Order: sequence, then C-alpha cells, then structure tokens
Amino acid sequence: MTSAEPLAASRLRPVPYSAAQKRVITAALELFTTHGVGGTSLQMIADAAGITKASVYYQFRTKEEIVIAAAEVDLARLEQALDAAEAEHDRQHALEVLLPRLVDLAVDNRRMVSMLQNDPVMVRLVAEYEPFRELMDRLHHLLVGDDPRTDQRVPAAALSAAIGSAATHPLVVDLDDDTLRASLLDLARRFLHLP
Amino acid sequence: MTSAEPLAASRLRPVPYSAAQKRVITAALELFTTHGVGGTSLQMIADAAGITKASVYYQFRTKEEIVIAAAEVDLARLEQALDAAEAEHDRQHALEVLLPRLVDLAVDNRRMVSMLQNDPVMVRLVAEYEPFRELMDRLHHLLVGDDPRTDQRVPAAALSAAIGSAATHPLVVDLDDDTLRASLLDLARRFLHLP
DNA sequence: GTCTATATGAAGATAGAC
DNA sequence: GTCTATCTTCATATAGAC
Repeated sequence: MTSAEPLAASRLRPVPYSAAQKRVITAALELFTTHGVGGTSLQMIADAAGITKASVYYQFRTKEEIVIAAAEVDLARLEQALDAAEAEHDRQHALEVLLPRLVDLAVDNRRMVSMLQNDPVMVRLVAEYEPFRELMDRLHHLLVGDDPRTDQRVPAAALSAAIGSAATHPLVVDLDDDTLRASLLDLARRFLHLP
Repeated sequence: MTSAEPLAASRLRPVPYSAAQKRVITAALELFTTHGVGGTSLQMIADAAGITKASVYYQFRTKEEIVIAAAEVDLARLEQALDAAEAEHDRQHALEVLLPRLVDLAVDNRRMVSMLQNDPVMVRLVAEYEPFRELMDRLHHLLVGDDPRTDQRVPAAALSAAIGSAATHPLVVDLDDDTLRASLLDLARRFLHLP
C-alpha cells in the first residue's frame, strides 16, 4: 500500500456518493443478491429504499449506474486487497496476503460475491466496464502467476469459483462465519500448494 | 443401475417431449445460458426457434414449464450419474464413479451447469420443485458422506461450486475440453482425498 | 430531494382463424 | 402446429410541481 490517500479514497470512485444515493445502493444490493440484477426492478428498489421510482431516477440516471455503484461496494474491498498483495515482493507472500482477504470478503458478504461472479448482468458488466475488468485482470494475474504456459489456470479458476460460490452453497448456508472462514482459507491454501 | 427401463426413460419425465417442443427447449437453453432465465423473454425464445410467441405458448403453458424442461436436459444426466454411483457398495467407490461423470457433465455443458447452480430463478426452482430438490439432496449426500457431524461440508460445497463454475470462468473459457476435464477431475480427487 | 402523473415500450399470456 | 391480433401488467424512463 503505497498510496498516501486516506482510507476512504478508492481509485474506483473518487467522488463519493451522497447519503440518499447510499440508501438506494443498500436497498439495491439486498435485492440484487436475492433476485438477481435482471429480476430486480426499479420499483422494487424504490419500495425497499422507502422512496418513489422518480426519486431513484433523481439519484441515478439509469439502472446500470445503480448496478455499477452496487458492484463497487465489494470491488473497492477487492481493490484494497490487491493493492496490499501487490506490495509484496514475491508471489508466495502476495498470496499469503491476498487469500485471507479474499476469503474474508466472500464470507462477510456471501451472496454479493457470488452474484459478482455469476449473475449474467454482472458478468457482462465486469467484462466490459474497464475499471472492473482491470481489477479482475490483476486478481487473475496474482492467482495464476507470471508464467502463462504452466497450467495453473484451472486451479486458479476453481479456487476463484470455490471462494465465490461455496459461501452461498446450500450445504453451507447455515454454517457460522468463523467456521466457514477457517475451512475456506485452509482449502484455498491447499489449492495453491501453500503451507 | 438396477432399472430395467430403456436408456431414454428418466424418472424426471416419463412422457417425452415432441419435436416441436424440443426445438423450443434447445433455443431456450442457449438463451438462458447467456442472458440468464430472467433476462430471456418468450419473444427471444420464439425468435430463436423461428416461430411466434403464440406458438411457444402452444408448446408450453407457461415460461416456468420451459425453464423446467430446460433444466431437465442436464438433470437427467445427473440422475443417471447418481443412479450409477449409488449402486456402488461404499462411498469411496461411489465417488470414483460419480466424480468423472460430474466433471464430464460440467465440461460438456459448461454454461448450463453453472446456470443451474447460480441463476437466481434456477436456484429457486431447484430448491422448491420437488423432483429437482431430491436430485440435489442425493448429490449432496454422496459428496458429504453419511456422518453429518464431520465437517466435510465446506469441501463438498467448494467442490460442487468449483466443478459447476470453474468451467465457465474467464481464465478457462478458451481451454479445450480434454485439458479442462483432466485438470478438474484431478482437482476433484485431491479435494476429497481420493487416489 | 421527493413527489404525482405520464409516456412508451415490452413483458407474459390468451382468443380464435387457418 | 402455427399464425395475427389483442389484453393486461409491468418495465424503464421523463416532465414538472412542491
């Protein structure tokens, strides 16, 4: 972490959201994770936020802007984790910094992380919206390592998928956070052959 | 496999679909995997099948029936894999039968398997529609084992998520089927401490 | 910053002719 | 088995008052 900026500053969004915008984002997040982005209407968001549709449109010009704002909530934490990991001098240490943070993120926010990886609208957004795409590229680079020919790619993809989706799996939904966190971290280390 | 029925018969759907229905199902499958169920309209399905919306409604009474029919395509293969695994006498052998079939299913049909586990509409359907729920219960029982207190649950969830989602992961989309199949199977065995 | 009211289109679904 | 035409409802989005 070489940045001199205060904690709140993220390169994803230098201009912060207003309090009214944050209320909309919070409502949208909850709905997106249960109904998916495509299954969530602006009316549902407005109702959950306790305002009307027109007021939502005062805060955000389109539904897509809400989706981006919602995704940024978790991706800002991912960005911080990547910053910290990339400050290490070799991949081994970088992964030791990265993995616990990834697992924490997924456990704290189980359904959101899964949605970012799996919801069709989110998948498209992450692939096409440059700031998000860049984050994913950095993540993948850390997971796969420098050498593109070695087939570290399947384990890396599996690990990424496992951390993202295992936290929401029916087999595990009723497991407490601490147990899940410990198990996932252990699994992640085994995955990448770390101590 | 103790059933005396011919191969085509699945307990999921004793009455087969007509040719016209199959054309609709095929079109729907492709669209569901790219846009999600919620992001796919009947108009899109009709266009892809080369008929009108009204004709789609002649084949299926509701959109939900189409979703069920689409899900059955892959779940029928899952059912066969479960039948074969459960015919083995201990869990070790059952898993040795099950895992390669699961991996094959996920690789042959990458995006569909992921959608079954991740699309919000599918997740709800699988949880609430009895025939699908039963299949998932059988799968989870095989993955976790008999003893419900041991925490095999996180590895089982992670394995299930990894097989389902890794096949669609951006890191792996361009990997050929054979390589992916071999890597995933190897990972799956390591996951469950099989030889 | 929030509201009422409305425009415009597309969604799921049905009626009835061929 | 497919069509045209239509119904109803809900989607995104905007105009303009408070």
